[in-house]
Amino acid sequence: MSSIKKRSNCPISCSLDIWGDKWSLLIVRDLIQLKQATYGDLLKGEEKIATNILATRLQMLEEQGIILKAKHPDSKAKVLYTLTQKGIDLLPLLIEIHLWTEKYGTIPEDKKALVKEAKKDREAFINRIIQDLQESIVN
Amino acid sequence: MSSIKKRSNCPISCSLDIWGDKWSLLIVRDLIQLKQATYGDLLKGEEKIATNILATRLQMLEEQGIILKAKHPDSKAKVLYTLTQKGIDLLPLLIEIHLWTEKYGTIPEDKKALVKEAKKDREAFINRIIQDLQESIVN
DNA sequence: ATATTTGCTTTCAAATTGCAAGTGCAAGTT
DNA sequence: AACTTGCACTTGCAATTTGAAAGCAAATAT
Repeated sequence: MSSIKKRSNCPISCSLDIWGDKWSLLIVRDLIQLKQATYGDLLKGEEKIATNILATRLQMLEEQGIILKAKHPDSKAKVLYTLTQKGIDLLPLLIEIHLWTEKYGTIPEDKKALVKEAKKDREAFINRIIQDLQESIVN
Repeated sequence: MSSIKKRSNCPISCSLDIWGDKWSLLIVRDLIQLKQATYGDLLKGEEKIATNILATRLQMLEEQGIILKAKHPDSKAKVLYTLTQKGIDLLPLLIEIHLWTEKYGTIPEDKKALVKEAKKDREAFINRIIQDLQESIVN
């Protein structure tokens, strides 16, 4: 339906065409933290995304193969959103964002430990979290 | 003037509040490549940014301490835009974007060598480019 | 059977974008 | 001195996107 139009072939530009907005990466962030979430879970995020925006973002992220819709094991009324490998692989990007913010902005107290760990051994940190997420994918 | 309103204290959210749009990171990309550019240079980018958007983005990026306006040595009519250290430090982010695109999208022929180099020794690659940019800062 | 929850869709005002057309200034040309 | 050119924006305006709220059908809970 709303397939994306590329402005150029530049990798940055193409990536921004996909998730270059104020919300998409926040959804990815939430799915990294929660591993899986319902529509309602994602609405509860602290940035208070509007329901229509969430709906269109979820559509486009699924279209782009970044997230996956699955049936909730407990209830037919619920939908579970999870990351694909393509979505999981956005983690290094999110970590770089944290490192940049740590240098030039402020990191909330409860995330300082994580950032410290990521700085200490970036590779190990990324691998650990990715491993963790991949396990929950294989359901 | 147009100071940014934070949606939350999350580092991702705060970062997106600053450069979470389709254009800001493209300007940073161009300044990394060109080291310094005039308004006209930036307009010539292949994505064809509109002049009003360029003007407001430059304002905001300067406001956020990511770029710097300097006088052109040749002409008083010209302005040179350069990155600050804060702007230069967005480079690792841009590299991660390239790596993600390499895995899931397509990299234009002329950039494949750079991506390969970045993959081979990320740290060295980043340091080399940053060093290079820092030299042009000290004017 | 009725009420509530869930995952959206619709509506609509407000903000942002994109395009075309200026504007003001400095340097060079005639 | 007037005239053109190039540069860095600014303005105006239509089109798109966003955000807040309300609506809705299907699935559960009571």
